[in-house]
Amino acid sequence: MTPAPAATSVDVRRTVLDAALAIIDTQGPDAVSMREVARQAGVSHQAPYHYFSDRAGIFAAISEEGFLGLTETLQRVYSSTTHSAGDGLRAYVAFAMSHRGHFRVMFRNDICGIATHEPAQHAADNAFNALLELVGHVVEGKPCDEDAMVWATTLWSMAHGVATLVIDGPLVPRLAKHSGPGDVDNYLEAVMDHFDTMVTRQAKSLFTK
Amino acid sequence: MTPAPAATSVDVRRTVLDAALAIIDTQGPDAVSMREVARQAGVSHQAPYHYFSDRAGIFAAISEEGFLGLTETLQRVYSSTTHSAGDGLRAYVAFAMSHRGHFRVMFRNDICGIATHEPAQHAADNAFNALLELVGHVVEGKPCDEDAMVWATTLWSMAHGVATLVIDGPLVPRLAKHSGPGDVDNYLEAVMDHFDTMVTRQAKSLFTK
DNA sequence: AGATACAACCTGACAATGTCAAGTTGTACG
DNA sequence: CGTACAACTTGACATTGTCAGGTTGTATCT
Repeated sequence: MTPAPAATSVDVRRTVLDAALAIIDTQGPDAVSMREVARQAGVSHQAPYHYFSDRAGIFAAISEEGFLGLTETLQRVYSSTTHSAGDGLRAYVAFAMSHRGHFRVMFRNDICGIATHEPAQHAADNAFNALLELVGHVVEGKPCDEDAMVWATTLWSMAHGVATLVIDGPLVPRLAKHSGPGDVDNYLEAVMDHFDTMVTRQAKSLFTK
Repeated sequence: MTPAPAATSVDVRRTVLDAALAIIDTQGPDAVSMREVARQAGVSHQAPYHYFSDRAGIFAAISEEGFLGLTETLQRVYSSTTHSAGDGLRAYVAFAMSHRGHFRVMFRNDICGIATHEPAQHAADNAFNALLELVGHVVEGKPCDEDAMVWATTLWSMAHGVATLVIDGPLVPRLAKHSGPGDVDNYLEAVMDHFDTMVTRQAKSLFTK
């Protein structure tokens, strides 16, 4: 009988990850240092190497977590009774904003070396498949595979564009300048509505064509 | 008479910038090191500090260059005799792909500290104004300021989404898996066409509403 | 012509970082 | 009781960003 196999072991891994995420949240991925996360986790500067091959390994693990969460988010959208393309967009952006630490890393191939980390790669593939599935639910008329890919890329680009501009780009500061700071949410909602209308119209026209 | 005021001085600055851009192109911004760019420029490890306040200063200068180029690109679109929203999208993405070094830095507030570097900030403002101008040319019906902002954000998000997914994201590898590697360009063109159709339709409906 | 000033560098030093190498401790099992 | 291995630790090294302090060369003022 294994008496709780070293409860600390998993904790250290989790703590390291959380420390990294906290730093990414506030200062961006570049500010993450192996030694700082170890320090915040209360372990020696080499302990993280037991769980992650190197710095990129931490980012890869975060990336994997992120894609798992994103997949779940997308699945929740098309599993709900009512859903539209706009719901997908909103869910994507909401995910990015509430998991900005993960989101900042997920699409940064340069730092997380996702190509060399199979679990992360697999999680990313699943997320994309969830997106394709969502497209099938949202776009009426059952587009062929080629069209589905184009649709998926289109929706993905829209959502990703808004998300990245909001998270790291100059969009929010600019909006705050043009209007009151509290209006940003309303404004984003207007943009999403705009997207929603466009996509819905386009999807319908394709169906009745 | 000033006998060509130290022709090397401007060269060092330019060489440092180019070295940084080359590294960003191939390895991403994180791989840029003050000492490495100095080495590639053939100067001491402190020489770059004469032209840039610090590492972020180099990125800020690159960001400024990028926004200047982007502004010019957008202006060229609405200055041409025929132009559509799709032309704007294509130009944006083409700019990102042909200046990926600049593009990778321009929207990374975390590393280039654009807020503290007025020239870069100003260049970014100009780029956004060029975008607003382009929206006015593309969207018929002269939308009011609020609508113009929503339109600008929409178009910007679309273009930015495609660009970032192509430059750093998993889009190109994924496409290469699904189809032949040479088809990527055609595929991107299909996505852009899709965007173009959607935007045009939406703009028309708004006009005749 | 000589002193002054300043731009455009360079050399040296420091703390902090990523990572390799080599311990150390505890628990598990034969 | 010994062996094995997971979960760490301590030590060392090259590399990094950046501060401090030279060292040139040219320009300008007196």
